[in-house]
Amino acid sequence: MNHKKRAVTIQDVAKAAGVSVSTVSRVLNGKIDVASDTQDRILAIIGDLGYTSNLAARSMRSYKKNLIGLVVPDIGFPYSIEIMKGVNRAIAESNFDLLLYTTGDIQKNGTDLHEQHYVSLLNNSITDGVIIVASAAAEFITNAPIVAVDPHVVNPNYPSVQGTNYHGSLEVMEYLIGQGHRRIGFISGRQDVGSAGRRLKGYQDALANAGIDLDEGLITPGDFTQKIGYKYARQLLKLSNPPTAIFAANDQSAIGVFEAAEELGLRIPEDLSVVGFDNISEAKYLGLTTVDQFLADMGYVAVQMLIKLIGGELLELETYKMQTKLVERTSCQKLIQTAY
Amino acid sequence: MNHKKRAVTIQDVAKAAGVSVSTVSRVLNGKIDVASDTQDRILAIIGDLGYTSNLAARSMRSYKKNLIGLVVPDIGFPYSIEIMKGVNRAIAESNFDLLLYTTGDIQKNGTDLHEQHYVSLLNNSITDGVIIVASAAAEFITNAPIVAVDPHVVNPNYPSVQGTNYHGSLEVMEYLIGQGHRRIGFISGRQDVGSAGRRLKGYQDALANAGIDLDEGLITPGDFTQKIGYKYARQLLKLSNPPTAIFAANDQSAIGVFEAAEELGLRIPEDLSVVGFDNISEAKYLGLTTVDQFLADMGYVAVQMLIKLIGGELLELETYKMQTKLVERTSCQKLIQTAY
DNA sequence: TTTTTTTCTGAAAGCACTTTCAGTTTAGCA
DNA sequence: TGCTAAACTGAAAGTGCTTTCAGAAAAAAA
Repeated sequence: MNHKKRAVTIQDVAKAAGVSVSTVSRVLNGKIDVASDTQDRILAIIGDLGYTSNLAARSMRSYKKNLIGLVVPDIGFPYSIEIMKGVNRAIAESNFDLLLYTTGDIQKNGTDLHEQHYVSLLNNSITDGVIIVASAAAEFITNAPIVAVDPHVVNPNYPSVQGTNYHGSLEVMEYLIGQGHRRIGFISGRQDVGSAGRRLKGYQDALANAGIDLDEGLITPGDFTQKIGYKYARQLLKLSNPPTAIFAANDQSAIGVFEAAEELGLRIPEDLSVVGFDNISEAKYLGLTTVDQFLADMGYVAVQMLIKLIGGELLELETYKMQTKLVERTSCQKLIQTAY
Repeated sequence: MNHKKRAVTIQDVAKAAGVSVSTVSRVLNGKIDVASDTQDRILAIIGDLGYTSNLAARSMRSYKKNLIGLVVPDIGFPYSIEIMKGVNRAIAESNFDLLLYTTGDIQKNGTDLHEQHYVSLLNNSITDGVIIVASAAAEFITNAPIVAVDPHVVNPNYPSVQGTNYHGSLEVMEYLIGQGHRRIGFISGRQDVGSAGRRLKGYQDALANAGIDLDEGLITPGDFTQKIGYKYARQLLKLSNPPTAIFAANDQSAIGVFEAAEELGLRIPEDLSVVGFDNISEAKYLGLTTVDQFLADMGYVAVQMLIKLIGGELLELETYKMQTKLVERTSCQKLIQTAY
């Protein structure tokens, strides 16, 4: 009852066609040396029987699987979705198929071990290579190539596509400072994530460059979620001397800032300027000024790099730097000098 | 050079531990009858060697794979993304992993054949069951269970989760008519998609119920994309006697309507009321009144149904009807009677 | 101590396929 | 017609694993 009909195998096809398995396999793989009429006959029978080759068995024998693995922490995040869009586009243009792997529970267990596990699981089995998003590991043991998108470590042991996080953060701060803001709040990203650290560094350095004293009280923790963004935005805005602008480490936190501002009756940008990071699709609708990381393009490039590696080619660049760009919308405003 | 190191296999582990492969396999699968110290020793060696079992080889022998396949037309669509979110949540709560399959090229080739192909590919190989989104086929040949989300056919041969498209459409129309709208434009969905047809039927029937003559000129084709929504919205709005409201078959088309309205200098809702369908995340930001299909919940429920089937249980309901709900936002307004 | 039971282990078959190797036809050419 | 090359096909080995079967060692019972 449990496994209903047995799947139709290559043997069934062979028997029906009156040839040997090897012959069927040959027409399946487009190999030479099989008479065109036998070929047609076999193809017809395959159609009739509705045969599909067993992925498992096939990948066991042959090295070429035409399958790329994608390991993503959580497909629900806008961040992941953006990257997936780019990956999808590159896949569509290639002759590879996509195998997305997720356990959906990064929150629960530390990622590191699992990443390694999934990468080997896929690469040692059914994929020709894998793309890993936001990986924490500095090294991977795998016998097929991998490419990382936005890894936590700056100089990983594997090829990667990275955004210019430090630069982007610097640019945001120069923009804000240029608008006259002096008290700028910063809502951090997840501590264990490399890019979050680089954005914080950019914040600090820009302040120093402009000769503004760093007020530690304006830097809050964070974890890239809207909820926590909201929480710390409230905290910042309730300060006796609140910031005139808030720079959130990503767009989702920035959305949390919007929420807190609205609740406290503050208008954006009149009473508070807000900047995010990532440029997820929601940002456009909110008029959120943010830094475009070109996440989709990062996914796209990663697939192209991986396909090269699978083909045995060498990469010109081991780490591809995707240039960030400040996207000005309506969430920021020149600071009107108030009398002190 | 191409396949660097050979992956570490169960044999390597066995050799290192000085036992036979079968023993290693037994500890791997948590079977009884292996001395606890041998067990510990083997486990340690597995850790040292970084062994991961070969998915392909494993799924060839055993029926239980703890893997669920998800076949999605295009992961870039907000529609797909919503469903994926729900699937992801259900997966996280289960002890299954997700294998997302997409070729990314539904546009190019008719979907039907490919769907069948992917479903068998997955189900005859590495997955315990698959969920297929927006499937066109009425029947599937597969030896593992499948569950469809929003299939094109109303009464498919397989279990499915469906929205109440007709009902939702009716509700929209009653709402619009209740606001005094008489000339209501309809931008259709893709013709080959069942739910699109049901929404159109709802549109027509609601008009008939209200005793309003159907003006065929107010019904345009469509394909669920923003671009085509824009195109036909323009066409509708340039009519000598344009509609006062437009009901788009999905939110993305509705966004196209917004675009067209803005371009023609029409304010929403003052000059034009707009309703969509789906309630994708963008809808909230646009203030788009729409019908919530609870796509994420549909994905969630589908996974739960599938897991039951995999476990050999029977379903109470072969087709789960997810009740739609009108979400009122700010894109509609009572029609102010203009003098004719 | 002998017999029975329990615990533990390994050999080998089988899963569905690809690929190598060798063998049989058929065609090409003198 | 005979000989060589090309075209075609099948048997069988091998891929990494699980599982059955049976046998050995240890523990328990007699």
